[in-house]
Amino acid sequence: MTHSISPNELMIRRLKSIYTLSPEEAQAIEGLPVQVVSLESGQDIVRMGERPSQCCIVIDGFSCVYKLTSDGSRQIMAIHVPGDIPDIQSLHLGLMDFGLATLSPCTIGYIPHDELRRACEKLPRLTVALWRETLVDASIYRDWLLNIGQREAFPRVAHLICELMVRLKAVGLAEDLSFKFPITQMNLADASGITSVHMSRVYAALRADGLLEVDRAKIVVKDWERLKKVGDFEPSYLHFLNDVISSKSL
Amino acid sequence: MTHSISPNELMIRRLKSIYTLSPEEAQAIEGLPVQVVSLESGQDIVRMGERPSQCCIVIDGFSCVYKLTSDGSRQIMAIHVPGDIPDIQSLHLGLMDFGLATLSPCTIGYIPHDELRRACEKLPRLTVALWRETLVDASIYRDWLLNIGQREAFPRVAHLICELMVRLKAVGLAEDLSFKFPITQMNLADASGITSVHMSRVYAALRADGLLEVDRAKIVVKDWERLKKVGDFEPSYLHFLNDVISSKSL
DNA sequence: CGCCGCCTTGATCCCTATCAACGCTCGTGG
DNA sequence: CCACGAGCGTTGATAGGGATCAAGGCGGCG
Repeated sequence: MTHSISPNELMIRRLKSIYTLSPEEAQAIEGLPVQVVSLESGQDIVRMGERPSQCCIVIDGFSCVYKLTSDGSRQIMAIHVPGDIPDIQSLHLGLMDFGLATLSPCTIGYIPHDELRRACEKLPRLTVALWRETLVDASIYRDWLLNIGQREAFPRVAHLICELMVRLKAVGLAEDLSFKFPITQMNLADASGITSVHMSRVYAALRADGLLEVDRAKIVVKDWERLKKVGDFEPSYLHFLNDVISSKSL
Repeated sequence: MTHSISPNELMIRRLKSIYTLSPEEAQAIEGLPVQVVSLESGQDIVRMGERPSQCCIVIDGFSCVYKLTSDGSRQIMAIHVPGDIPDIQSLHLGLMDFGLATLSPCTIGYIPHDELRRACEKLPRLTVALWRETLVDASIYRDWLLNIGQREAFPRVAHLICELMVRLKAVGLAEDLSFKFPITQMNLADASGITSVHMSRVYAALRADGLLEVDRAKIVVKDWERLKKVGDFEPSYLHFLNDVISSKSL
């Protein structure tokens, strides 16, 4: 279903959800060349330490930002949904200080840095749009820090699912209170800072509490209000413009 | 000692450590009006939910970014050293999604948003410098996520102290292997995602291991190489330009 | 059909939180 | 000048959340 619109259109929608774009700016994005690639689950998109010459945009599927400790444990620090542009930062911080990987089969678009720079020079407000996008990313990192640093596993996972729900709703990938989510519990565990064994138990508890239904590929939220409450979730940190959320009845 | 240079000069130095500024750009910063204020320890600089019309720069002392859960526990998600500009993001994300507070007596400078915007419009590379600054902040958030999500308390605290050491060295506020650090263990605990009781124990262990000496106002690193190793510390995520660190013999 | 990855469940252990008490330092006031 | 209290750091005892170890179930795929 996401395939039905072009990567450029997807990028425009994404930026519009957090910034008001003028028609010319949208047109400039429309004109960007995007190279589209399909990747399987569990593959690296960009590796830590690289110096990419292009940015990527998630067209379909779920990807993530991650880092490893020297003893090999992995922390996932962001999960991307279609429309996200995970490594705009590489435009200005050449060195990748994190890895980018797929969590499910993905379609990824690549946009050359110099094309983006050219567009930004011509239309300075585009710079601000992209900057703002990176600022929202940072805001999400902050929220994850609070989540992982201060909440126990149960509310922590609830919070994560709330965030995914809202962000997917914003790009039209959640119907009612459910969304496709073909991601292993091991990956979710790495995103939550717990082990996969414990992730399984937390999931079981969320199910037993009547908050969620989960099958291998989909999450159904059974009680959104209560999930928000136990997850201590308050979406202002996502910095969506005015009506992106409220109009979707969350 | 930091008082001997102007806030503007401090800001220029800071930006130069991560970006090459031209003389005109430096001059533009030199011309920015800065209102200087003194604050005591433990005070809010900007509160979550506000919409500030100015950015601030830390001139002296230590401040932090923090958020609270609904049950009142606090996560500190960044510690600022003199020269840092903690809320550039408010230029483009009007709403503060975090609080900014002092961890020690501080001198803070305020720069009006519109002055900054005007300077950026005149000299577009300033925009990039400031953007880059926010990208480095985000990189530090990522590293803290790894630290808090995946490392135990002992290496976690070691890592935090390594980071402070390097960043203070970069602004000339660490001599040899020691630096002034008049911050309570409770604050450090909130930054590490542990309790203050456990912080005290971790500190004791670091001392017993011969890694640190700590008195009420100062940290002395006794074995830098081993501290780095224990803390699994690798400073590339700070994105300092080439020689800022190496030339300081760390 | 059989292997492999993923999820589940149980048992045990350990790191860290919690509860509690005490000492120290410093600022305040009698 | 000393008493006193408040905030901070330290230390001990106990409790609990989550890690670890281990085994079994299940479904997908070669």
